[in-house]
Amino acid sequence: METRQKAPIGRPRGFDTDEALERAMRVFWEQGYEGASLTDLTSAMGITRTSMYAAFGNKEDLFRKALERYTEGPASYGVRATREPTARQVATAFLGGSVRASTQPGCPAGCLGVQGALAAGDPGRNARDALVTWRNEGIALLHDRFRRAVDEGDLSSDLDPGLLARYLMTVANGIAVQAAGGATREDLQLVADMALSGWPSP
Amino acid sequence: METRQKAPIGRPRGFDTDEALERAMRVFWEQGYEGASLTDLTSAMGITRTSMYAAFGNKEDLFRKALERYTEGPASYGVRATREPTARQVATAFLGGSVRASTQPGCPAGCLGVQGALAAGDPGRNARDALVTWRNEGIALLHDRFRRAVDEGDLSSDLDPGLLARYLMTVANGIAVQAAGGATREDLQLVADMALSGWPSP
DNA sequence: AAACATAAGTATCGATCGGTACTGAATGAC
DNA sequence: GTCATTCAGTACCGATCGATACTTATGTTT
Repeated sequence: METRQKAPIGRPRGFDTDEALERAMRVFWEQGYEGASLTDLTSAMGITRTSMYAAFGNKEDLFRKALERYTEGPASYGVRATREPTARQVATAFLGGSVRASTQPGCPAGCLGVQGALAAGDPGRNARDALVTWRNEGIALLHDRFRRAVDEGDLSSDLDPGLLARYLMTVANGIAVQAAGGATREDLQLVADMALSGWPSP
Repeated sequence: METRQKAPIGRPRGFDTDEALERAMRVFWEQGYEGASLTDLTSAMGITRTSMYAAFGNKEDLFRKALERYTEGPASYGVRATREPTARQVATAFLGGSVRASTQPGCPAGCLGVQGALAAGDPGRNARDALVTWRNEGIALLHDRFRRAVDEGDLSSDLDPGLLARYLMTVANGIAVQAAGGATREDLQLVADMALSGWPSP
């Protein structure tokens, strides 16, 4: 049985979905889920409401897809950090990546995973919960990595890998809040360095 | 000339403004500025829209007054911490207070000064800016205190009091984000302890 | 008592919210 | 060509947004 690969029937889409999603992501990043209206979103995406609903579902689905794109784009420093050879290098890369992503020129200040929907009314509850899950997944990723570090003898077995993971995420979240308030990359890198000065030595 | 002290002319107010403001503060704290509708607010306050506008101005004014009340209430640990005798004790009290305030049973999780309006659309810009200012004032308070600690020889003059202040605020902000996501008081106190382990000794 | 001042309640304002029929345009299958 | 299928645009939906006239109620002052 051959599966037809290309040339779907019907009128072809007149815009680039990736490009549109990228722009939607930035609007959510800058204004938050509740602060971003469909008018804001679609005008930034360069498409009509109808096209948005056809291509992405609804506002909530669009937000989820924007968050996925954010994870694989601006927030990709997270998984990348876990590939560093030692726990200390993981921590350093994670906080450094967080500082850079939160203060990237040309992008909104802060972190979509924090300011996208930290507190919300009823209509934004699902978006808020999605971000809670997102942040917890980040902690889980670091937790797994530090458990491995303990197994490998890279971290003392006295240490709690879960605490180390939560500590890093907490500092990264704080960095995002400060960045959203206008703190500079230099300021925040110094903060990150200081946060790492408490890291357990070898 | 005698100034009449009591019994203002006209029909007396039928509700307690402090009580109403307290309830409004909690709604903003839980749902954020944009997520809190006037219906949410006034029904929690137990008054009508008209009474709210007469007593507080408008939604933005109400938010500012709720923030003031928050500063003097749940967030009063801030100024209290600066009265501790040593810089280390200030830092310990500040982070400990932040953990307790962000995980206070019977209150919304997190911090109004963070989740009240971290990112917003046009209508919430002023609220967002008010919180940026609020957080910066917190940093300034700590900054002044640590400058004094340097003067008093309590902190080495090699250290940057501004950095120490921003570091503490950053960690406190991260704690607030984590609390908003459901992290427990115990978890966050351990995080705070770890953040303090990097504090410059004597 | 009458006159006056303020609060509370009702009913609503125009604007905007997220979401959707409905209509015409553009393509592939036949 | 003709038909089927999908996309794009207009115009609009009911609901809700923050905010306000306007009326009624409840006090003090005289």
